[in-house]
Amino acid sequence: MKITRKGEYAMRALVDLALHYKKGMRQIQDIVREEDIPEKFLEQILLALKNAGFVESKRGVGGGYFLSNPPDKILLGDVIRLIDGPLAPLDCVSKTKHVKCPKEITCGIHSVMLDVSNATAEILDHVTLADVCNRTKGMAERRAEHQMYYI
Amino acid sequence: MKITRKGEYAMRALVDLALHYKKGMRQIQDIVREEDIPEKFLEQILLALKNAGFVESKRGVGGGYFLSNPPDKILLGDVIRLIDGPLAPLDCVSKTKHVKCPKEITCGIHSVMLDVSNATAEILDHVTLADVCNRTKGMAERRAEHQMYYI
DNA sequence: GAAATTTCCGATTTGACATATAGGAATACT
DNA sequence: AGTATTCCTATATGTCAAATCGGAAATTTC
Repeated sequence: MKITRKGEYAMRALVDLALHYKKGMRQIQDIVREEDIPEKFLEQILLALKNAGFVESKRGVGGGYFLSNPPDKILLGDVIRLIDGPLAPLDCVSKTKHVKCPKEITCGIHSVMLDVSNATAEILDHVTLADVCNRTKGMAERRAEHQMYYI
Repeated sequence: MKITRKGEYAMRALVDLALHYKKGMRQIQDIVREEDIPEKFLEQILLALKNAGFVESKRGVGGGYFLSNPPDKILLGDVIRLIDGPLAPLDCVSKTKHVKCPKEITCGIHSVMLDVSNATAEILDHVTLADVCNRTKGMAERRAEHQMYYI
């Protein structure tokens, strides 16, 4: 699995929406300003996220986007699968994308990559948007502490 | 990390060489026949593997390739890093490839991807070519048993 | 020492895909 | 009616994976 810009933008946008959960609409422009993402590109991404049910939207004046579900119900693994495809490092290992691999039957490499794939999924399917927000917060706080010591 | 064809071919070729370790030279043609890899492409790959010290070679009649070290001393992680680059799913997480990421300081996503990167490395830096060979063998045997039961 | 074999090496090609950008249609509010 | 905002499709662009080509260099064999 390689996470593309698109996938990274999708996660950043969703984290942004998570930080503003239940605080009203969030417009593309707001996210663009905050996250420094090309506007038209983000538009496409949010559309995909909407069609997949991660976010909802409202058009017109005062419109915008918001999360369909609470941040602690949205798994990073699902977001990445939607935008960047299977988590497996090799296509022939993926459960969703069925590509036959040569000599799969006796392929030890395949077996190792399955382990990697499972380890990755184990992490990404247990980390929610809320977790990401907390991590970010925690990192910022630790950083603030460090600064205090040096004053 | 996405493993490309090139990386897959490299691993398959090395496993092939591992299976013939200490049994003399192995020519490109032999590997091509066994593993079904485009010949000229494999040529490039073996050259890279040679320059990196994984294999040695000899030219001319009766020449060919062979592993520089025993199969149980070659880690899959090192092979993949050489051919396909850093194991991290995001470049800004990689330790080798230094790309600055926006707002890295407070980036929870970064932190999660670091976990993924470490989990991947933990696996691939402990699996050797010998392990892969054994896995392949084990899978083939289990398959043989199954067939026996059904006779 | 000529011929055959095999690796070595750089250049080029091809196609797919990531990364956007453009332009307007549809909808909702004031 | 007019403005703001999302929706949607098409197109451009650049990069890189994947492979091919043509010949140079080394080694063995006869």
